[in-house]
Amino acid sequence: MSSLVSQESESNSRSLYCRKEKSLGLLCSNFLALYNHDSVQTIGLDDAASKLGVERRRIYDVVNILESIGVVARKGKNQYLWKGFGEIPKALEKLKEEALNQNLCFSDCSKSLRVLDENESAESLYVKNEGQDNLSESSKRSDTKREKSLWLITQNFVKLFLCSDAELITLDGAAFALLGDVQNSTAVRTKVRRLYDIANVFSSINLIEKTHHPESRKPAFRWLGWGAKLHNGSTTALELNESKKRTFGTEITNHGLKRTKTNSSVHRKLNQKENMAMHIKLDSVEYEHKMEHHSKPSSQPQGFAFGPFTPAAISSGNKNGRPIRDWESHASTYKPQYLNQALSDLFAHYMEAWNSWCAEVARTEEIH
DNA sequence: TCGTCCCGCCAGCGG
DNA sequence: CCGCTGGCGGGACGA
Repeated sequence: MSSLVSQESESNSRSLYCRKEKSLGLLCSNFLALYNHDSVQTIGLDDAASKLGVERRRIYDVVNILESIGVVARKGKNQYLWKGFGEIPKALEKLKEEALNQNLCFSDCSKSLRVLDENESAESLYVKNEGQDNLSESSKRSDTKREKSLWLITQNFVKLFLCSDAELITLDGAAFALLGDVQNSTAVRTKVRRLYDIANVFSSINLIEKTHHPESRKPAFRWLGWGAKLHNGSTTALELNESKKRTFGTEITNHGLKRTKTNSSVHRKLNQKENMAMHIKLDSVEYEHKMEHHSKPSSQPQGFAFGPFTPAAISSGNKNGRPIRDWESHASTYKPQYLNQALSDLFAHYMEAWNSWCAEVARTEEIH
């Protein structure tokens, strides 16, 4: 024993491992803060990994998910292109259209406040695909790999929201829907794990929001969408994005501080069960997602205007000099007259995030 | 206790 | 063979 005990011996007592600080969602936020600038063209994975202080593996997670909604696009080995949030509406539209063509059917299309959970999705709500027969060109066996990719799972998850009438979706429900059937609990569990990851980054982008279903108490997610309106006053995900930054810019290294592994000792199971049976392939590929021409409207489209929070002000020491205080007072004074429940929830979340961020900033400034 | 999900092993694959 | 990718699930964390 004693092989790898905690090597963080007292030198840095203040910095204990904190799971939340290492969440994918947070990493995603930081990633965006780092690259969401007009000047950014390409993103180097190594660069991102080192700047964000995480292992490269994690960057893949973030990037794969973001790629699904057009925010970034693979350029080549180790390189991604920054496309921007402006791509999201287009990506979503395309996904929706795609979903419709695929004839995804969530057999029940009625009430609005329904929860897509395992009970019903198991039979009636499962996603089916009409033209699943001839995949023609690529009848490779290794297609299963693609089916399980984060990229595809993410897109299908989005399609679920876009096409289902269910207002709230449970991860279990989504997992069942994406799998088609529930003959294998292991598969479901794995799928759910992935969905947690996706949900986290989507939450950090405010594409979805986590809540609890009124009755069942079960945690579920609500689609917030990417409010394409942009009318001033309307709260969109865009405005919320930069709200919950945490100590960023000072030193965001997460290295070291690993969670204390029980006692490690390598014991990998080599569980090579190949139980995957029926795959209701939601997507039948044919959308060689690779390098879609993605006509970039202009050099740096982003026709959107950030709300009170511009990323520039947050990440690299607000260069635009706009005093944050103004916004702060404004934010704490402004009371929208939202009657809509979803919006007011959103606003509450927004305020909370804003406040915590302010506290964070204050704390950081103190040190300097 | 149990829902959440970090972490990193290692299989695939392209060069 | 090497380095990049990223599927996968054990098990740690935190409510």
